[in-house]
Amino acid sequence: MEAEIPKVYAPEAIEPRWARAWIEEKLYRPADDDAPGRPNFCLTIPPPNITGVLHMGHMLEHTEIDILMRWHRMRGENVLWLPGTDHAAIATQMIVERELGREALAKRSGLAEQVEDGGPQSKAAWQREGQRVRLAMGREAFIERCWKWKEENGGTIRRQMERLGASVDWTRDRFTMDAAYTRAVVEVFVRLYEKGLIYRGQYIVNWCPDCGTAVSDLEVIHEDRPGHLWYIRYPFVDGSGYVTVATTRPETMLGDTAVAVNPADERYRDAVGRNVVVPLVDRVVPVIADDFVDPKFGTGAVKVTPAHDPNDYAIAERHHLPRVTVIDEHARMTGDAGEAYCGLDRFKAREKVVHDLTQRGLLERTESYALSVGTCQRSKTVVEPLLSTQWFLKMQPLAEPAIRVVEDGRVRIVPENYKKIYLDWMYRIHDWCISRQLWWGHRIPVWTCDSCGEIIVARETPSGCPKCGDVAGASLRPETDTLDTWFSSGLWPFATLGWPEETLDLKRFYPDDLMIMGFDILFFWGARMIMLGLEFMHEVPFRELYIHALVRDAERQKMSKTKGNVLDPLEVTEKYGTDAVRFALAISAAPGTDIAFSEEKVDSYRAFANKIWNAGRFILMNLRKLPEPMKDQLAAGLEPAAGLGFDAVAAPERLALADRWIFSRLLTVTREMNEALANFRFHEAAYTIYHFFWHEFCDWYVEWVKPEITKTAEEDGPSLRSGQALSAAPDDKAPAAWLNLTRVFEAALHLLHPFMPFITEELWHQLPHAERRPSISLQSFSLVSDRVSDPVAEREFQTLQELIVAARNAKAEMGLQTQRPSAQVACEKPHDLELFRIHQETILRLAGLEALNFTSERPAAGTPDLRHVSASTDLRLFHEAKIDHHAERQRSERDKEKIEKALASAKAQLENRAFLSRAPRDVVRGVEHRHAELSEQYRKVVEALRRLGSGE
RNA sequence: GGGCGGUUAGCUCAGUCGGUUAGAGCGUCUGCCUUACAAGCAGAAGGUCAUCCGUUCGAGCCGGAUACCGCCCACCA
Repeated sequence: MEAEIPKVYAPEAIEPRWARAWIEEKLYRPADDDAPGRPNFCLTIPPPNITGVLHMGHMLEHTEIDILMRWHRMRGENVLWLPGTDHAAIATQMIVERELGREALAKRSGLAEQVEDGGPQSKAAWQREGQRVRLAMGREAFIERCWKWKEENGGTIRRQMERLGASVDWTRDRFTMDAAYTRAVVEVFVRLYEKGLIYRGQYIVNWCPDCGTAVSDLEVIHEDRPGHLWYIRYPFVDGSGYVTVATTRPETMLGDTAVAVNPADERYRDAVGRNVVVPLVDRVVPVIADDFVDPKFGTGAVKVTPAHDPNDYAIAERHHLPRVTVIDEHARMTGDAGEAYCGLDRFKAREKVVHDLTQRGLLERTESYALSVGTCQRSKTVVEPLLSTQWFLKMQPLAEPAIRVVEDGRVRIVPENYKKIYLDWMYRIHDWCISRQLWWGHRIPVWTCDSCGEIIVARETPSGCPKCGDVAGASLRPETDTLDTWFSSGLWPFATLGWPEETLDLKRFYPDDLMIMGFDILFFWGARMIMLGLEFMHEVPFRELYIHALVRDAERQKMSKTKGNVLDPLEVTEKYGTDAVRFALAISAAPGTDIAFSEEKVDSYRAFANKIWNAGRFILMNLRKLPEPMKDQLAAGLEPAAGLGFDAVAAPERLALADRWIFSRLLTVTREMNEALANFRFHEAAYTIYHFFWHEFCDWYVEWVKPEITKTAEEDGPSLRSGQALSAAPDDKAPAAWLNLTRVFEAALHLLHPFMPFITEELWHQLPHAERRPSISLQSFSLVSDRVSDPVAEREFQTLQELIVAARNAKAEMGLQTQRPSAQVACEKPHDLELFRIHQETILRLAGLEALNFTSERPAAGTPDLRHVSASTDLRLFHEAKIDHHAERQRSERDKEKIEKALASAKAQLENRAFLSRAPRDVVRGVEHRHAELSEQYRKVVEALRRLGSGE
């Protein structure tokens, strides 16, 4: 006797085992060669950062991808889901620096390894210290340290993905700093440079003083913060009054080289061309006229600080103004800011400037003002616009083809509203600052010759300067900057497949059929992949781009550490099982709508997993009792190769009604799921199978066939070979009820598998298969053929369901739930009446009735305890319990009201000539039918009320 | 300053082509430990589809306006 199957599903006992097995068997490595009629389907993972810990967003993304990958695989496609990680330049460098700083501080303070985490302040201190340590240890050692960190911590993501059951091909795991990948990055840089698309220049860039690097526009997050507008007087040199300017950043005035007004502004007509003195630094600067200035804002006069504001920089260009840098890369004031301010932090300097101006009587007034400040995405520090020499990529020429492919649908973006957002951004694209003053990352492949100043861009370290002939290469100074992380990830779809080599993988799997990402990286990554894919592969990087939703908490708040509302996927997974979490995410994932996620939700889908488990338990426990020959027959019946499958259903008369019904429903469900998944409607597909499995398969089908199943299992071998259960079997040997139940169950497991891979794999393996096959995930998604469609069976089964539900209902309403009353079915339709007769036993059992009698004559309206079942059918319960006239009357009153309302609206429609002439015929017929039915119901309820009223 | 989205049951959300009586999960209430499952089963209650106007024979759905909430983009000091 085998061990008892546990009553409660315990995912922790099953999931890790399968996760391991899938990897060990390299189950998700695609076939090495192409077969005719078997398309390849490829998706390259959005590479998580090595610093990342999997959060709910990843879990959603990976769940959605995995569902689709498994679905495609089960539809017979050769699927490659290529995994990998991103080196995450800034993030990794910051973490390693912080670690170094913490160690150093611990050592210095003599506390050995123990420096307490005192919150953000200590983190900032560690960071600063770490930067010092980094500079002291040097580039090589620091990078080595980063690699070490990656070796030790970079595996987190992989472990989490394994736990999730992500069906990736780990044999193709990639990292953006792999040697081969780095070659691709260098190749791309060199080619873009040679094409004239990469240039170096001095411009105002977003500078993060904490990260010590320039960042791109996209990495700056604008926030509205309360601030002030200070009105400052700039006296004319000749002492004849002053011009008042308004500014939100008074400290930058130390770098002013002009005051600008609008040329059309009458107020300043005379001022233009005269000179004013910049207070505190006593610099003499001109008043100039420029269209940029909005006369309606502030005083209509604006201070011009070319080195610290992009607009002012542009003005300075137009007017040939000098640029004075007063803030350095550490956000401290420079010597040019004047002795009094030199070395001060920019915010301290602001206070002092305001103070000093007040003392000199030059601060006219101060207003409250909400200003938008740019902060660094990574460090949250206020970004400083700084004049700096950086490398840029020209975007216009790359953007044009990338616009075209989205406009013409060669890249289909779903949901479609993101298409417009993408295009709007692309139309207004700016050049991209691709250089970073970081050490961890791809070093820009450029050398400068100190002898002649020549700039050499090359794939390999040059041996000498080609211009001045410095053969030894001694005077060649390598570029110290590295590339923006997103530059390298922009090559992801082709670099991971071996580009620039013409590999077989590249040929077979580029472009991706699908890409899935969050909206937050559409521009960072999605747009750049499209541009670079087109540039280097002359083909889009992916044909479809699905933008998934954001996972929020139960109150629809963004999950964030500071709010403390973060749900750790691993924790939730441990608690409820991976399948439950996956299903909870999938059934919540309606395209374009953020997901309100909570443990409660997961809990309810854990219940679903338990339900599946117990359905399996029921089947498997009974199955064990079957005699061996029958098990073999069953196994043969489940074997698709046996030529049975569901095509055996070709002779519907050999199936019971319930079988025909469930097969037909199964077909509909399969079709609906295919349709939903093809359109990323995960919630719909998940709900469809959920409802089918629980409320059709379990609640109706299993309950319906239960006696045959348990009876067959309990009886002995020979007697199994007789009776109805056997004769309907396709091969006249295996009991049909068993075969069909097992088949439907198996088919349902297949449909569930993309959503709940673990429990389905486990149960599927326990079914009696004749041949050993490695995994349900390599089986067909759909086992049903189109031939099982059976509208007649669906209609008949529904008729039976209606009667059973009506009987249960009546029992509950009459307080007879604990009893088994007898009942009479009155039905005008001979066909239905016959149906009821045939299934009498089942009706009695499922409705909880003692006996049934049948009549074709409808009872008089108003007969007590009469229940309306359908237009043609009524039901009467016979019972001893006293009728609660009051309750009955109340119920009837409620019914009457409802019917009256519906009747009135149907009547109004039918009296509306416009409706009759313009509405489609079947709609009109529907209303007519409904009207007739309602009238009949109305008559009955009125009669019932009359009787109840007088019967007391 | 532009652009986008949302408002449906106590809560969280579905609702594709405009068509009969607007659905689900959770929660609530009633009755059941019925030999797969109490993480279950059988029932019930609960809605002016934010508001107004329009289009239409017919509107939760289409158009317009309003209110509230949210998001994205943008170099207005």
